[in-house]
Amino acid sequence: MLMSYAMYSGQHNHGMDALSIRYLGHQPIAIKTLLGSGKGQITFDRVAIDDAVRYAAEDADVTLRLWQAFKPNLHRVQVTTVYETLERPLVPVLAEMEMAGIRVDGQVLSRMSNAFAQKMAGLEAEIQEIAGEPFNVGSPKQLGEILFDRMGVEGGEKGKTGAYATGADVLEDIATLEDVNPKAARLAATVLDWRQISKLKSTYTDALQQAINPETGRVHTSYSIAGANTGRLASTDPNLQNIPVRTEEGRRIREAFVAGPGLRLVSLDYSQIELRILAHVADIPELKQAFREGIDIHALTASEMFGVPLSEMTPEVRRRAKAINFGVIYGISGFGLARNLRIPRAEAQGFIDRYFERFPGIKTYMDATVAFAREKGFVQTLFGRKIHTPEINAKGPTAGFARRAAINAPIQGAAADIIRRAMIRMPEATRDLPAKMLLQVHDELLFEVAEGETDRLITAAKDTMEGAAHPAVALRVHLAVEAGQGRNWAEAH
DNA sequence: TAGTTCACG
DNA sequence: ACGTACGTGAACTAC
Repeated sequence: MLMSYAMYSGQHNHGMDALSIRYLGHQPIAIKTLLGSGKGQITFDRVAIDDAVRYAAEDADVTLRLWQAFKPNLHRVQVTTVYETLERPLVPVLAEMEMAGIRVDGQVLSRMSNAFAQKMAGLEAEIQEIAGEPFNVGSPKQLGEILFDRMGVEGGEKGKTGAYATGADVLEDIATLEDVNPKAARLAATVLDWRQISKLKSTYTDALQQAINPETGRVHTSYSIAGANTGRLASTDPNLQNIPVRTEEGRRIREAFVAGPGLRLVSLDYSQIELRILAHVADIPELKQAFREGIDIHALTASEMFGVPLSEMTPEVRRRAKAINFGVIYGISGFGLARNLRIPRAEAQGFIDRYFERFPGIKTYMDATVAFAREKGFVQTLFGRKIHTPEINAKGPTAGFARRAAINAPIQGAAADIIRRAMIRMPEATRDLPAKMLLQVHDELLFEVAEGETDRLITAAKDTMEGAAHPAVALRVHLAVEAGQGRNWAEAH
């Protein structure tokens, strides 16, 4: 059995300790007393066996006693079915995935780290040259002072700490000022390049090398089954749910995630699952029809909103509609859409108004969801998962956050429920296949399978994913799953 | 340890 | 008038 980093460092049961104190009136043995802390800290495999036994036995005992304490509550708040169908059976599935791990080629990562280091050194020299003085490029505070105080860029906004904001959106704006402030524009553009490489190196190519288990040659993440409020999983130590994919340079990191000898990686991901869920729960005829007919959903939205025939759709109009579709899922606001599309707020609000005019059922659904949350203090997914909304009746800016979260939760949560159902059925659905499920990335499952069995795996896993809502929920929209395969994750995607 | 930034869906 | 896209985790700086 593999020992996770969380176990080594004793970070896995702080939540349980608090529950034990609160509900059982019992302070469990603190892991710190066994491992020590600071320089002399040891790992769990070095703990004296008697101490380890006492600790582990108490851990199991507290778990049982907490279960006994909580079981009546499950029934009282009507989440027994959710617990028994979406939570408990997922635990062994996640355990298998964590133990399986995924093979990562450390040499590939090492070569990339070296290349990144060279590139960063060059960019750093360029940055110091433009700035006219040496400074820590990784310090947003120092960068802000140089751009806004020394180089005279206007419109700097300071955050809570009094430092100028220098996030990517700010730097991108400055980078367009070639005519007004060419030096600052070049500096901002170069820092953006440096930041991207720096991120890839520190968070991925460097950190992942450290995460390779020397015994397995594989990286073993930990999944939190209760990590996210909406029912999504969370992945930690390392997080394998945020491996780069959006940029070409970032995507190459996925080339280091490889299949074992004689094996292939297969990736299956739900296509537009959240918009499909929205089409179902809000019961929008046009959206349901578009999914039924396999029409490009963003193009359809654009066509409906802007009156452009599908045959005359342009990429720019489609891009706007896509941002609106995403915005709707997130509990759209004029401000947020304006910022995302970089258009005036009034214009963004106009888009939203037109969207709701064209799809009145969406507005009705959103209002009903918020009203439900206000009255009950929670919202629910199609599968009965409850997401609590304690701030929904708050005043001030908090109200806006709570409102948007309440709108998003049933949609994001239902998608999470569906992929959980697929994962729970997957061992049975693939029992005759030499395949292992390795990773879940919210709407994607990644498998490792014997060469020559990829087609059979894709058929079985795809069917399982596409049928995962049934029979609990009769979705009025079909679910579509796209599949890919390759020697590494970049190829498989 | 808080704040900032940025990687993903 | 205010301040906002939803959900996460990790690295880094600066206090």
